[in-house]
Amino acid sequence: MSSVEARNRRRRATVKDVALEAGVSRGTVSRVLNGQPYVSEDARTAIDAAIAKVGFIPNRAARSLVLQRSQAIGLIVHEPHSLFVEDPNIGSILMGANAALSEADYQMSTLIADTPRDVDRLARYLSGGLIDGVIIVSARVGDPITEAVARLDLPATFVGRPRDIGSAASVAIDNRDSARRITNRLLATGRRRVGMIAAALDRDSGADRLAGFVDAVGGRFDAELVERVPLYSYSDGQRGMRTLLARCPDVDGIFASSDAVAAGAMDVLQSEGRRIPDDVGIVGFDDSSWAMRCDPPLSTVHQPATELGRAAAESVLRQLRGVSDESEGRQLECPIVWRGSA
Amino acid sequence: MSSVEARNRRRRATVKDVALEAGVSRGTVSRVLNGQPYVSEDARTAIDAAIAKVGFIPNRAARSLVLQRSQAIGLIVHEPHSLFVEDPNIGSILMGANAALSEADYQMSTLIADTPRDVDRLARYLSGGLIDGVIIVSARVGDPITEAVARLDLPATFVGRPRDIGSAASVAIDNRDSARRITNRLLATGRRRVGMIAAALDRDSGADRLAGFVDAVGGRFDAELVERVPLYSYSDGQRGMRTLLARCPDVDGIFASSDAVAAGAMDVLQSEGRRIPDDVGIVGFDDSSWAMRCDPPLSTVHQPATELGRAAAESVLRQLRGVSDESEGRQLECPIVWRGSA
DNA sequence: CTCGGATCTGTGAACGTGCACAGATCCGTA
DNA sequence: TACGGATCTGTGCACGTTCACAGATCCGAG
Repeated sequence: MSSVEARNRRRRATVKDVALEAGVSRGTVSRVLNGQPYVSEDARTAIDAAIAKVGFIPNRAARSLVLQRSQAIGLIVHEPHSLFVEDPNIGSILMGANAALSEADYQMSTLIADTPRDVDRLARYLSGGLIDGVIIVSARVGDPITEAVARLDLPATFVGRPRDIGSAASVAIDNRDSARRITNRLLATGRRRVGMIAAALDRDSGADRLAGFVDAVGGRFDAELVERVPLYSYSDGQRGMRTLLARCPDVDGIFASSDAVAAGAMDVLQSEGRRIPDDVGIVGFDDSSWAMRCDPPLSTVHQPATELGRAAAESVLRQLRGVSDESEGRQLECPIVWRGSA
Repeated sequence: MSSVEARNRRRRATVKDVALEAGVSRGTVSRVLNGQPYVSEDARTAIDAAIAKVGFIPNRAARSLVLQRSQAIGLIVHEPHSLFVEDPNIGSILMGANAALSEADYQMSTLIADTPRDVDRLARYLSGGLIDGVIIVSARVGDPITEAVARLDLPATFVGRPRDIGSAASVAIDNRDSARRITNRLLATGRRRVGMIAAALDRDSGADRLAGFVDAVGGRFDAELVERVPLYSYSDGQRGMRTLLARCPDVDGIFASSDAVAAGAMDVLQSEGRRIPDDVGIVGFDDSSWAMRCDPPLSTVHQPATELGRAAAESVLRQLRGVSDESEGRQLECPIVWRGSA
């Protein structure tokens, strides 16, 4: 009958079908599937042929159920809408993590948490046993996702290091030290009045970059030279620069919290007639696509985003294998890229 | 023994545990879990309490196995590295799709296919029964992922419409019509020598945008005024503009294949001393963050990226419910955003 | 020829859930 | 009281895989 036919057509081949086709038992098929020893050459070739013939593909749900693991790890991006779209690093982090996981034959599954509803569903999903571990990008302090992951004891590694994650594994850059180093470099060009456009102070990265700046200027610190803006954005860079320039017309050096901020600041400086780097030197942070687009090209701190993703993935894989969890968190070097803007 | 204790501590609560705790059977627990009728008020409250007490969370692998569905849909991004990082629309597509799926209580899982190895693993993953349907972003002609999805008969919807997908569902914009409309608008400002920097002609979107341009200029078409470049990028915009300007110094209007291309072209034009829009009018495509960043801000075609994601998600959900698959593909409107650059 | 180990194979149980079915209880009506 | 229907509950099987175990065969050494 046609309904039976339809059902047969739909029905996916199982190990049983392969066994029947090859004239052996399920156990033997399972052994060749998992590359185990103790299977005769005859059986092996018969089974390989049968697999090809019936078009067998293992059912991952059944496999996960019995093995209690899924060979998939989640990459959780917990960002409000706008940031996910604009963050210059996130794409590279994804690619780096994907590359490392791919080499270990793990499937990476990127999970987005945008609304509170997403967070709930995601927490349930993670508890469902379809994910062996997670990489968490840009968690915030007090983040409900962070709590959910802690409750289940999933292997997890954070990219970036919010202050409340305790001894969890993390891979991060040292924002403070990097900010200090590039500010020192800017100071070394002989500037006397170096200011900062400090963005995103509600995030650890933003606060740390400001702290590094303060470290570097040391005794010469002048609060007037720091302008605070909410976001790592081009337009906040413009706004910040206008205010700072009005307050301190004698400024001759700028450390911007991000490349986008620097680009905005540069445009304002140039339309006010300041020459870069002659009148004002400016440096940024990220080494994103903005940096090369500036004229002159921007000197900046290179964020090893691809490597961050890769290192985070490797950390999760180590935890999965039960090797040391290297609790205290790893920090990656951020080379300074010196171009023409300072 | 401590090992037993450890095992107990790890072991996740199951329906059986809940049933034991509540003093009922597995069947009754299952009924309340799935909101079925015919369960007494007493049993219901006892079970709710038991679920909370033992911290029960359903195992999704077991559920998928018996139900033959997973309540998860995959969003496949098949892009070489650089494009994923730079594509201005992809983030918005993700967010739009995620929002729609979230409302239907589906988990979205973004899957990246970068290397050929990724493609293989992804195809196996998709066959594994852990994914009920897929949204495919930026597939290419002859794409192996496209073939893999066709082989399994997973519900699938494409964002964008490669020519070889036959009657599969898709959600796309009309690149040709949009290009025609914005070119007409540019022509209507009184330009006599309107050229195009045509990027990515190996992609459908690139080829269609050129076709729309040709449609619009009609009889006035002059092949010299079209410069072809490989990528939708800022630097290809610069390169293309330099070549075009050298060949046709009298050009007074430019349609660039993308905003990034337009931005590159604008910088070259301005450093050659051409005033925008007085000497040369320029328009782009995408309405990405580049557009507002230009000075003057760029007139461009708005891509409804969020809506594309949402519509694709809804299409997959409809297929899952068995409703009409609306085979021929849907097209979304692209409003023209007129700013100062033309 | 017998024994023991290595090699190969099949069978049953388990993973955690949903569903069909059968059985039990309750209540209103004839 | 007896009956039929509605309501509620428990049990066994199925989903597709892996694994432990037991049984079968082979081969070389004593």
